Amino acid sequence: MAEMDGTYAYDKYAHEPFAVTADLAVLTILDGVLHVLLVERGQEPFKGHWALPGGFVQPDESAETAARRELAEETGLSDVSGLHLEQLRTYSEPGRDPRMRVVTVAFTALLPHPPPDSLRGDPHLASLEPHGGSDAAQARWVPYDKAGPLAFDHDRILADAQERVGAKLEYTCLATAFCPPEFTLGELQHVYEVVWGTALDRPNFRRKVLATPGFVAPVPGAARLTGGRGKPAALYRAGTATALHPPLLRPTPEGHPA
Amino acid sequence: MAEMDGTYAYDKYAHEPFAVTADLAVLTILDGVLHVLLVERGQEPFKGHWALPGGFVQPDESAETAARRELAEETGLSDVSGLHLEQLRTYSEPGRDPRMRVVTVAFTALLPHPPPDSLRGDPHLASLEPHGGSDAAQARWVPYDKAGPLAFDHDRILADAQERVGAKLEYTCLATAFCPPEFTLGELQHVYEVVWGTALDRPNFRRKVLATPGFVAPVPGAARLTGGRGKPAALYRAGTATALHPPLLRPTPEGHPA
DNA sequence: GCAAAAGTGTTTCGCTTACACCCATGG
DNA sequence: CCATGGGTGTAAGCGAAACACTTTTGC
Repeated sequence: MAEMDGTYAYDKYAHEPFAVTADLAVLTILDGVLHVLLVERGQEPFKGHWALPGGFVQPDESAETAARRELAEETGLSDVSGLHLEQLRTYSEPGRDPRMRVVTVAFTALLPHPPPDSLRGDPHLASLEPHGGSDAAQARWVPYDKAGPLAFDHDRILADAQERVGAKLEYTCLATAFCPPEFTLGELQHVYEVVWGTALDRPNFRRKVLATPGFVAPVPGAARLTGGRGKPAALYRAGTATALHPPLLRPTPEGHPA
Repeated sequence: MAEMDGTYAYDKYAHEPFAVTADLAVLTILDGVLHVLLVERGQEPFKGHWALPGGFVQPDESAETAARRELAEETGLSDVSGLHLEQLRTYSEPGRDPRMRVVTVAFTALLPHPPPDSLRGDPHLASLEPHGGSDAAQARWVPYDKAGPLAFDHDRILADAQERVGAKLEYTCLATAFCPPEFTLGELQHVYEVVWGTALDRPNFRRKVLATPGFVAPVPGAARLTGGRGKPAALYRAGTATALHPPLLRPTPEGHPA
């Protein structure tokens, strides 16, 4: 493909066009288990298969904006502006989509326990309008372990998302994104245990969190009963800090050999 | 944009087309200073400005493949298959490129000291063939501190790359990618010091590296004089490990308050 | 009173840090 | 013999892991 004249760079149709989509791995914790938001595809290809929600990036928006818009549309959440949304990576292998060349910018989003009027149980599809690329028949929270196999290369995207979130818990304050505005330290610890799949020592976890300035801020006087029984737990809000120094390393499955 | 018939999804020209490029932040250490590979743009927009190397992703290749191809073309390196190339993130804001809608998948690459026949001094442009999007007038290694301001949003991409590499040194064995096949521990330590901008304690660095299985492997009997003077240093190769447990945390500028 | 969950204290151990010291080489 | 860089040793101290223990609630 040799150089042409000065108008070369302006010929928008010189190449096979690329479509760009923003797909989302939306994670939450439901009944103590990590869940992911999936949609059932309503048309070919992969009709009837489950997939990550997402859709085409429109000409006037960034991939981030598109992801946030898709998330708002497909979950019916009213305030999607404040939640944590992070770019995961971009998947660009030819042949990902049998229809045409699709480059997908994948994002992860972390939700606290979904509100009662959310997707839980019967899908909340009233606000799920069809739009370019979004051909979902229904949307549902699915336990992470039972999520495969998904359409396209979404299994890989989902696995990458889980790995990324697990790693981010170690050195960021991200875990509070899984929690409601006010939460107990037990709930926060539960986030770590669910995502990492390991049990943590409660006293040490407490100390670590409280010793990190800006991780959590106490809500004076407030308390909540968590399991029906037991001592009411003090409530905290997410702090202002974003990094976690020193990091909260997940226990190594194998101790490093001496 | 309402749903159309079944052929809707197959209409490749229904939307404004997106162009997808792969841009590279190629870092190396030259004369003890972090350098980045830049090209001078040969045409508008930003003609005469410096920019990160990169170019359009072709229809039959992934962004990763395109990045590797661009790197091989623009640096003249023969064996580009083995070096570390990592996806940084994707930049998709509208208006990034005044010509058309361009989505850029950015990568970072780490090179050991470039070979003498490389770009150092006079640019090695013999193998720099023009191709779609690559309109470089010349290519050059530029000290990281003197790299701005660049064309498009490349200042931001470069800053993101530096931040990512610095963070990755903490918990991966990535530093060896900056080193030649055989290197001394002093050279490896120098990588950390240059990227982080801090001095490290040599004995402690040694212990840390050698205590991490798979980080480096000794080359039996080999030694090299580094500065002309001093004891010849033992040589090592990069090990097989990729992660660094426990991490090698960079010293915090401010000690966390008691 | 008992179970369950929150919260506190304490001991031990390992790693990091900081620094002193020896080795090998060129000028 | 001195400057320079490589390499070893070691004592102090911080922080994390492990676990015993107290507190507060519902049943």
